[in-house]
Amino acid sequence: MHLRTPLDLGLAIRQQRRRLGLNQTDLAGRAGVGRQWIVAIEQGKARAELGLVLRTLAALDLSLSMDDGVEAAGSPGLHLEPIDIDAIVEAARARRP
Amino acid sequence: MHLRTPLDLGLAIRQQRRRLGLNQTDLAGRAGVGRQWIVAIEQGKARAELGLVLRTLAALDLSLSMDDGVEAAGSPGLHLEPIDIDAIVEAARARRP
DNA sequence: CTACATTGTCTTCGAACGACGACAATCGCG
DNA sequence: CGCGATTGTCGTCGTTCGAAGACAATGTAG
Repeated sequence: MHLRTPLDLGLAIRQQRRRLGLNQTDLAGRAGVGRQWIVAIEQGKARAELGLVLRTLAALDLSLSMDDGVEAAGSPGLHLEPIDIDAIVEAARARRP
Repeated sequence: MHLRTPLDLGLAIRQQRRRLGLNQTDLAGRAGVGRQWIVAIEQGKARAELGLVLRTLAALDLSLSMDDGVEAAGSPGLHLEPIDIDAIVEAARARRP
């Protein structure tokens, strides 16, 4: 998932939080921040403190990586990973009752 | 490049800045921040403002992406995200000659 | 080595932070 | 639908922010 804006980040945080079945208070406890901070960051708060952002990501088992924009723009096909359709179909079947 | 701490980020910013042949004043101008802010972020300032961080990365043609840490740990496949099978199959068909 | 360029550090000041408590609004389940 | 759970918003307060200017310390090229 590509991050361009604070709102991108906030939405990603919310998505992962819900995926993990946590509420905002749970996550706040894990990250060592106040609940209102979680509310604010999920809404795209641009002036949030970087260190707290990184801590919150760690609390959600998310990791950030950085890519040189030139590389990403320069190789249209070589960065696609082979797709294992069978494994994906199997996983999807396992998810459906 | 994996980012865990504000210092990781700051060192990455400095590295890219030097790679692009910019000094701190140049980068500050591009990112719309003061030079001292660049000094501080490069040294790993944890309380820096997220929005300014993202702007600085954009000024350096760097992009951030986020990965689910569980996937990154190399689990075999049962942690795949909820998936739109039809979209994946379509994309795979488009890839096959 | 010297001179210039670059980076690092300090001060000031109005704005905003994050934590905490509390109430309002919305959501989701039975 | 009702009700409890969750999210959103507001106010307060001590702390820190970032911009701007300026000087110190370090780096680099000739």
